[in-house]
Amino acid sequence: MASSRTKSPKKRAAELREVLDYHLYRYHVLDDPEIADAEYDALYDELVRLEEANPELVTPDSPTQRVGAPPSDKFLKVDHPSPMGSLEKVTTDEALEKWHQDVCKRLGTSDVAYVTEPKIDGLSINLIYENGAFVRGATRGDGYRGEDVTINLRTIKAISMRMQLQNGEQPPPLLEVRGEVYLPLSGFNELNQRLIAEGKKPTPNPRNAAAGSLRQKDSSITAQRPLSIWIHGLGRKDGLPADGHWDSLLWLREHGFRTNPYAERHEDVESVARACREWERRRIELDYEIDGIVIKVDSFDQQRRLGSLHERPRWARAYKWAPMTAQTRLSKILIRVGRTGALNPWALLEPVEVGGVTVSRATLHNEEDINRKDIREGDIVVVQRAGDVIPQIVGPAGEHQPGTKPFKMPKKCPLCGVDVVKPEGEAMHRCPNRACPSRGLESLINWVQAAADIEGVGEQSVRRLWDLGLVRSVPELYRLTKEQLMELDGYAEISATNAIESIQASKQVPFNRVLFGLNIPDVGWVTAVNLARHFESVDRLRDASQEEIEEVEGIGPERAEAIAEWFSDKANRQLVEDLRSLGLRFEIGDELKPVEGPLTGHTYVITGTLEGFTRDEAAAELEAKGAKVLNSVSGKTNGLVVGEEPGNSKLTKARKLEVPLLTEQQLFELLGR
DNA sequence: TAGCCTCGAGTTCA
DNA sequence: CTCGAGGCTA
Repeated sequence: MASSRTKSPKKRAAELREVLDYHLYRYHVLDDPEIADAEYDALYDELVRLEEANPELVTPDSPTQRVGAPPSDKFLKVDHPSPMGSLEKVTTDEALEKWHQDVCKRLGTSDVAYVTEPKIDGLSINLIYENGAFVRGATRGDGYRGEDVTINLRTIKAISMRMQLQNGEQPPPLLEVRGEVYLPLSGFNELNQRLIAEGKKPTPNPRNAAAGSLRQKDSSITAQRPLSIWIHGLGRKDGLPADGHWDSLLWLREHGFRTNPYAERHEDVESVARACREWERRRIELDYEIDGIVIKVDSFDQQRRLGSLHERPRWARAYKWAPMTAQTRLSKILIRVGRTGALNPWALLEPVEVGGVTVSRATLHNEEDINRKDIREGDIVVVQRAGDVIPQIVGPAGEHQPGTKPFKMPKKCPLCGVDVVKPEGEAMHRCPNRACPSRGLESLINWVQAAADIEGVGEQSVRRLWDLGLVRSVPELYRLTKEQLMELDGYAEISATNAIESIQASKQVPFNRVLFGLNIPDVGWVTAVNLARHFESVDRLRDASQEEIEEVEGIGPERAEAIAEWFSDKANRQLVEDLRSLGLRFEIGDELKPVEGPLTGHTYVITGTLEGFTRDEAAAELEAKGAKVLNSVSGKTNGLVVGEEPGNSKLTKARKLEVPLLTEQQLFELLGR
């Protein structure tokens, strides 16, 4: 290297290309860089300068050519050297077993090994390497002819421009490798955020986004999209030092091709079935969408003997499960008024399978969000359940249906008819009517399932009690009799007795939970605890001035004003008195005394499922030692306790902020057990 | 005054 | 879990 100045520019350029290619391979294919980004940049800049000074040295496979080329008119159609088959699919374990039986019968042996790997929901691509250099890449097309998208493929850093060759190894004259180009979910989300910010329509799913990116006429646009690729096989297999698919994957990886790390070899079909089930559960862990598992007979010899039918190999199957995104009709946008008076639009959908569950409704947040995504009543929309369990509506699938109109929030509250308000600068519409039936009902539901957490009385029961006029407020709930409850379907002697008992028992819930259940604006779990500790009784809180309330931790002028205002309302004061005379607790008890312990001043976050105890129990034990347990990771977090199937966002944030990760074992030690 | 931290609120399905 | 917004701090 030190002698670079003495070398001819031509030799140095070739050397730089090779070194840069190698480091791109380390970074993008092996995910194991050898040099720092800055070092890479320095080498890259050197090559750029060299090529600028000597334009004749620029080769099409140079790393500098990955930034995209000027727009071209059209993609040429090209023939694939060998046809790209398609996969027969199976959707059940029974069909998988049946296929296995067929394979065994045809081969005359039950000694068959399989290779599985995630089936990426992307675009099938054929890459041609001549004498070790990438020369052309094309889409699958009809399997025989596809579109030449070489210039766009060059922008994808995970595609090697030249093979990695061992010392003295001769590259094959022609090599055809197959892969799936995809857009990572993180890149997809970023792209959509950008499109929305630019006032454009977001793309409905990562696959469409990847297809659109790859078919850009202007490859410099493609270069800005973080496309990647998984290589999963070869066109022709002759002349390679591998006699099975598994070995060929290892060979490919060694030679510079990015193969999927989750490929697995199985000795029997039961193990294959297990892998399919496991990945259906685990697929949300991946940063790309998969819609199944590809299963291949490992041995090339067995593959050859099995052959194909209509370009569909008998030696491979796609095990497909229900997709994570689906399209369905949005029949109606309905409004639910929350316990604070906020109007929440939600979508009534024609039921559709998404990721294994049937979805029939989804929240739409607010008017602005609906119109930004351009969602309309009557449209066919894309529904997804990515990463998280809760379904979201991504946007319309293609064009709007005829006769649909942009969504408008109603001018009047759908429940009480009072004019809706939307404060300047806020996202939510609100019903200002304190007596609006929705608020009473929703806060009653909140009392039953969150504040007092009453067993045996759920949301449905509360709604029916409300409709019958039996319970219209929390005090009325405590006056409910067994006989009244039995008027409801679903309550017989025993269940009614139990329900009444747990209602009465809930009078003992601590002061902070009562405060939370009162529905004071801006008072949630944490603020309720802080208020309870600071004032110790409802009387002192009620009589406190705004300034006095501001002294409480986490409360500033806005919240203090809202709280003081709530207590100045006559009806609210009456509610407190009613509940007090019913026997609810309005004074602090021992359980709220702040704990001093070895962990005082430390904060922890828990993610995933723990084995030894539930998350609540773990949190309680930590708090008993003086620690705080929060719900989101920040720079101040002392540790993230990681259980089984942890939440991805917490984990990545913790890694980024270098927050220590704790195993359950380490948590045990922390608790001194 | 910006940016981090934390809290509140609403949410789906089996 | 995610978003929005208030509170706090450098």
